[in-house]
Amino acid sequence: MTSQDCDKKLFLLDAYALIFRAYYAFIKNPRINSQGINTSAIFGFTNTLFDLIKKENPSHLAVVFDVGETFRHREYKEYKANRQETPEAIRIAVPYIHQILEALKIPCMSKEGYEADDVIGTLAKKAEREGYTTYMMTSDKDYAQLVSENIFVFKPASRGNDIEIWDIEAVKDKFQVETPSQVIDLLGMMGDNVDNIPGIPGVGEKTAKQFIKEYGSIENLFAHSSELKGKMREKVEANKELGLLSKKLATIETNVPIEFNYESLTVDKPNVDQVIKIFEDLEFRNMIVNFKKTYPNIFESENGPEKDLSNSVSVTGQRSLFDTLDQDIEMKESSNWKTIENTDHLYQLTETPMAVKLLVEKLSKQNIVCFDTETTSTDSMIAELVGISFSYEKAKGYYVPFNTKDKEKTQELIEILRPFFENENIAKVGQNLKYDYKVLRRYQVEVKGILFDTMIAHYLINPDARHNMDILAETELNYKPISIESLIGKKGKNQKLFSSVPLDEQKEYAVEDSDITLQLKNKLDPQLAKDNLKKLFTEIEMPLMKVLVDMEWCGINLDIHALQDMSKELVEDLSRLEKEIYSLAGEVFNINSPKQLGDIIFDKLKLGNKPKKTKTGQYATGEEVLLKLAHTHKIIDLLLEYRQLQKLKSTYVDALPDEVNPITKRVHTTFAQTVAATGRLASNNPNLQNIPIRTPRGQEIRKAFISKDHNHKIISADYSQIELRIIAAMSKDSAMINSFNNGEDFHKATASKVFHIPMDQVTKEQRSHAKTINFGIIYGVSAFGLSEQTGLSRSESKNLIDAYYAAYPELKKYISEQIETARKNGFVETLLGRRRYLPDIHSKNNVVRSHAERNAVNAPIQGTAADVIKIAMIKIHELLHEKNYQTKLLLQVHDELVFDAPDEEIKEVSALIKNTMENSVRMEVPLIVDVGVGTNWLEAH
DNA sequence: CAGGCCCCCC
DNA sequence: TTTAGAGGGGGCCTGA
Repeated sequence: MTSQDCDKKLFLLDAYALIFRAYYAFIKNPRINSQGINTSAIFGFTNTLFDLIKKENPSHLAVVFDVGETFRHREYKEYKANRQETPEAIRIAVPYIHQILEALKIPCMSKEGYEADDVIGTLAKKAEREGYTTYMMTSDKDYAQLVSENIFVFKPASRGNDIEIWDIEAVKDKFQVETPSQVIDLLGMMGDNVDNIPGIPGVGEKTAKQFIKEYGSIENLFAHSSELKGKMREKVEANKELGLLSKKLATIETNVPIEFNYESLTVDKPNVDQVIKIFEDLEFRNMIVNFKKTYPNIFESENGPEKDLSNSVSVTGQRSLFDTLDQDIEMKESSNWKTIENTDHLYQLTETPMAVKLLVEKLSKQNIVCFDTETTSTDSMIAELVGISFSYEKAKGYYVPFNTKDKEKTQELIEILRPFFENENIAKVGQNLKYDYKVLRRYQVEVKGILFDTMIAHYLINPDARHNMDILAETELNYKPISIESLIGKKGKNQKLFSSVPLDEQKEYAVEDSDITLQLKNKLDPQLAKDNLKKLFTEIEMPLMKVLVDMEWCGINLDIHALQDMSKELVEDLSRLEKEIYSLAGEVFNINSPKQLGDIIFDKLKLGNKPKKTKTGQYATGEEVLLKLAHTHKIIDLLLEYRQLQKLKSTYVDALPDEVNPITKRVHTTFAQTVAATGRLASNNPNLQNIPIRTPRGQEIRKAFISKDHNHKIISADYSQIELRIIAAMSKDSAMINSFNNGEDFHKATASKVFHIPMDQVTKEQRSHAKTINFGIIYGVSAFGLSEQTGLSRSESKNLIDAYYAAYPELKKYISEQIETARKNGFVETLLGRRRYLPDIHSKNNVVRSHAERNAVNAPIQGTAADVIKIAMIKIHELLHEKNYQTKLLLQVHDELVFDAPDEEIKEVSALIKNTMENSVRMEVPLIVDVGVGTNWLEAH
């Protein structure tokens, strides 16, 4: 489409529809900039706008905002008192978006008392009459009203880059209706799927669609409702008013008293400087690039006439139409980062042995010193030291560089530093100390003394946040440190080694890190105390860090040959499956591509009557979806098997041998102590917390984790149902506690209670259902979720949940108390006071709030379980060391500990482990630990 | 190269 | 078309 073709086109955008859409697209992972602003909505909105401009280059366009209280808002409020209110992030976003639009010279409109949809509808009709083609972006539920000859509808992309333009035929096809008015009726009937519209309670969407098709319109349906039968008739008749109101609320006003003036909706050339300034303030760095791509003409000649553009006088005049919204909302003050040049600091280079000796002397007079190692790699098992920085006073510090090529000299300097690191009386501060600890250990230096890791401190203070030093410096100290990327480049294969950076820059960067970290410590330490997190920090997390170091350091033995054999088998099986799949599909395609796979299953083979789609518009092809289709075509089983084998091969069988350390010949995972918001650990590179166990083929993989040699065995000790026991103890539910104290099969006991039958008559199926609810309770069940899981109907599931709460009344009370606590305090706590903040608990958005409410229940349980096992780990580590056992703790998998033990220790150590784990925390419910021994992990489990 | 999708674990 | 619908994680692969 060329720009000439655009002459008579008008684009109309519903601002809030776009903003909300963008906001929700990022709801699970919102974009928060360093000023703490949730920029999801602004970002998404701007992105979509740019997409539109890139694709259509519109000459005439208006972004339409809702203003004031409109008819529909009022009506709806009466129907439902707790109307959704605007999320905070959107309130913040709106003024920014206005600024952006103003800088882009894109006209805005609004009309007091009418919704954007009404304004758009009216303008569209008027434009249509004057022969213009109109493209509308409105909230989807409303557009159908406006479908007519010259009006098109376009849909924003939710995250990707594609805007779809639907023509009338396509829209009709999607709705499977003939006339626009039918579409409106249909939409009015969509009931609780459309959160603004009540619909006809009790009449399902499909049924409603059917009725309307039969009767032609909703009014007609009500007029002839006596023809309906039974329950349906009752429901339809009982809800006549609501049904009509639904339609009224869904109807768009197309007679808004507003002038239509095509010329006034002209898009001007943007004020480049102004746009860039806003993006910079918001930290939208990529958006600036996007901006330049979106307006290629303006940026073609960088030195060209674009300077004049900013002075261009042609103002669209549309701002006057927009009158009320942004006046009372002030822009958040943009903070001024101090730059390093402005900061007075004294960072000294300490190169020679003599100078380092003097430094160590100074350091030994200190009580607290912050240090940070600079290395050649982020992998502590291979990283080589490039330098170490030290700081014990604000704005002061030292940097000891090493010559990576001269090992002897490096070791010489390290020997001089050793007394400092091994001095028990000097507390050491650092960011992510586990890393430095491990690096130094490879140089035979053992860090001693009290440790303070700022990353862990911040994790305890706000577990949901990110804990990078850069971010901490910005949020806690309002200071922007030198970025590592500015020294060694963006990560990737072209990234330089830190050792290649000029010494002076190394020094500035490295010492700044120590300097800042020390300041962070001073800031975070009192916060820990204030939030009663000191104990958790000093008695659990910091000691645990050392335990983790030993675990990672030790690594685990892997039977590479077994895996290699398995890989060969898998290759054969996969290629056999591949051939069969291709022949069944009738063509060759990439089975690993969900996109291509979806097209084959749903478009070509036409399996399943209403395929689900993912956010991006592809067909969903997840395991559950495929399982439901299993009976329809042979190909499905093959695909499922293919997927399973492919996963095992790529993630485990082929990947694990690559992770074997060439020197130790063992696999060294890394435990992340600060990523899981609940307090759990996470494992990566490789992840040894998700080694298969369910399927026979998966078990073969677990079998490849073997003991050190034939004089050693693997010991696996796992807590039995720890989370259920914890929820029993924390809720103090007497029925639950009794059940555990009596050593009953808890799931069976639950089944007996909810189905009201004696224990010995519980069937397997009933026990399994009970088990599902038991876990559901931990995660926060809904009847919907339970019915999906169990295959029971939704009402059966609901009854089951009710019966469950009746059986465990105190548990029910506990759940509501947790939610109440979260509302009142803003956070919930584990047994040991580990916090999780849940600001969304106050959200007016159902989805968001419910999520927070489930977290209010789940976080303390999952977190307490994490606390318990962490204590056990520390104690066991201590005891093993004390009694000089050679048994090593290797892995932690949330409720399981895995050890490598010499044969002669197994008996004693097994007892020690069991005993320590079971008694690490005293509760009203016994903690039970099962211990297993074997030559490999599978056998031990 | 990042994010979507999927699947592995507790 | 329009979601999501039980918590917490990590990793592979495609597609731009």
